Amino acid sequence: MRDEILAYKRERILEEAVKLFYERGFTGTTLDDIAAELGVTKPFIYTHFRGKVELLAALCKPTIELSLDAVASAAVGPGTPASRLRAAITDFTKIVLRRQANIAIFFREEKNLSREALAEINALRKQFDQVLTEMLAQGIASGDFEITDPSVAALALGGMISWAYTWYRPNGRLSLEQTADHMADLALRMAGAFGPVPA
Amino acid sequence: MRDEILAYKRERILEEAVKLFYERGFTGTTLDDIAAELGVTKPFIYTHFRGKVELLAALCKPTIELSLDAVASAAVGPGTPASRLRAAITDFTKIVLRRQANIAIFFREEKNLSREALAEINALRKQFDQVLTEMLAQGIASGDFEITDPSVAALALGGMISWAYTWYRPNGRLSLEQTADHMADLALRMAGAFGPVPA
DNA sequence: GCCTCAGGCTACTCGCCGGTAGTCTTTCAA
DNA sequence: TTGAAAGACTACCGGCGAGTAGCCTGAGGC
Repeated sequence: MRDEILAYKRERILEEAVKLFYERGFTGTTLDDIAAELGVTKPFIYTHFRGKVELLAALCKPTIELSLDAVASAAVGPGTPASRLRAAITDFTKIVLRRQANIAIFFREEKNLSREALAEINALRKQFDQVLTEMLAQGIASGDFEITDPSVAALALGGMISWAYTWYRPNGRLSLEQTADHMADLALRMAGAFGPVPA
Repeated sequence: MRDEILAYKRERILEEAVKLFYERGFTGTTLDDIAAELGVTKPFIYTHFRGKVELLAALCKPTIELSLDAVASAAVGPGTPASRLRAAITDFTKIVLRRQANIAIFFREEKNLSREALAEINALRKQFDQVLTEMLAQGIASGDFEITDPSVAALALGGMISWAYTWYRPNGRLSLEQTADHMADLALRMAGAFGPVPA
């Protein structure tokens, strides 16, 4: 019970921090701002986090982990290379869109992370690219995909999706699911998953 | 002559600012740092720029303008929709890679721009997306492309390329030109420029 | 009723950095 | 040779915000 309340307080702090960092930027937000939004004072935050920079890491890392998990699960899932890629892309897109603010904060505020936290996260990102590259390579080997350079294609795919944090609007023309489907269609086409390209 | 020297000084300041903002972030760089790197002092910078924020805008805006110009020129150029798209993508990719630092700074430090500068730049970005969307729409109309939603495809394309600022390394495996060609190949495939997709 | 302690707050410090006022030097024209 | 102005520097200010020391309060056990 006590631990649950502690965890809840942590969550609320992070929630408000995400909102403000997203709107005003990391350096544009003071700990007093976050505290005020929560109806508490700054020292309250210090009982749950070591400092502002730790807050930032606590926002970023789980979201990157989630992204990696999504593609890693899809990679070992059932189905054809094409259906696995579709699953990976839709799942990843949904995470990017649901965690839009966290993703945006990470890419904007990378330079404000501690050396260690950044190293950890970059290791995850590297894995992410490797898993995606490997998925594409398998599809090439099985003849399902046609791609010249799977590493570059993985980076292009990753970028196409990640970038959605800059333009997606929760109440815009397309729903989250529609957007994810579109992305998967584009991704499969990019992978040449619809048969060989005519000369 | 006097004006040339003035312009040169401005350029040097911007050059050093780009380097430091890229490496350490906008708030992680002080004007004293920039001045020290140039072998001058802070007031020197103030004789050429109104302040730190103006420096930032002066770094970002021309690069975005260049990007817009590249696709806008390609859009009205000669050739088929496919060859025009290829030209647009390769030219845009080259700008992103050559101006990697400026692009990175813009996307990271958006929140530090003045309201006015940001509005101007965002107007350019909107135009960029419109031009790209229109190029795709023309290709659809002429039967050269096959795309469900040209707006989304334009955003996906723009993202795929822009993202390269996060991973491209000037002395990496692929040269700038090779990377641009890869991107164009992927883009054309995404646009369905190689004939209809089999059922 | 008193003691304890957890949890939060008040009230500070301190360093940093953007921006500026005013001075010094160098150059050039008359 | 001097006056003036451009151009850069020295030396400063002032605010801001991360982080902290120490106090206060209220709840629960005895």
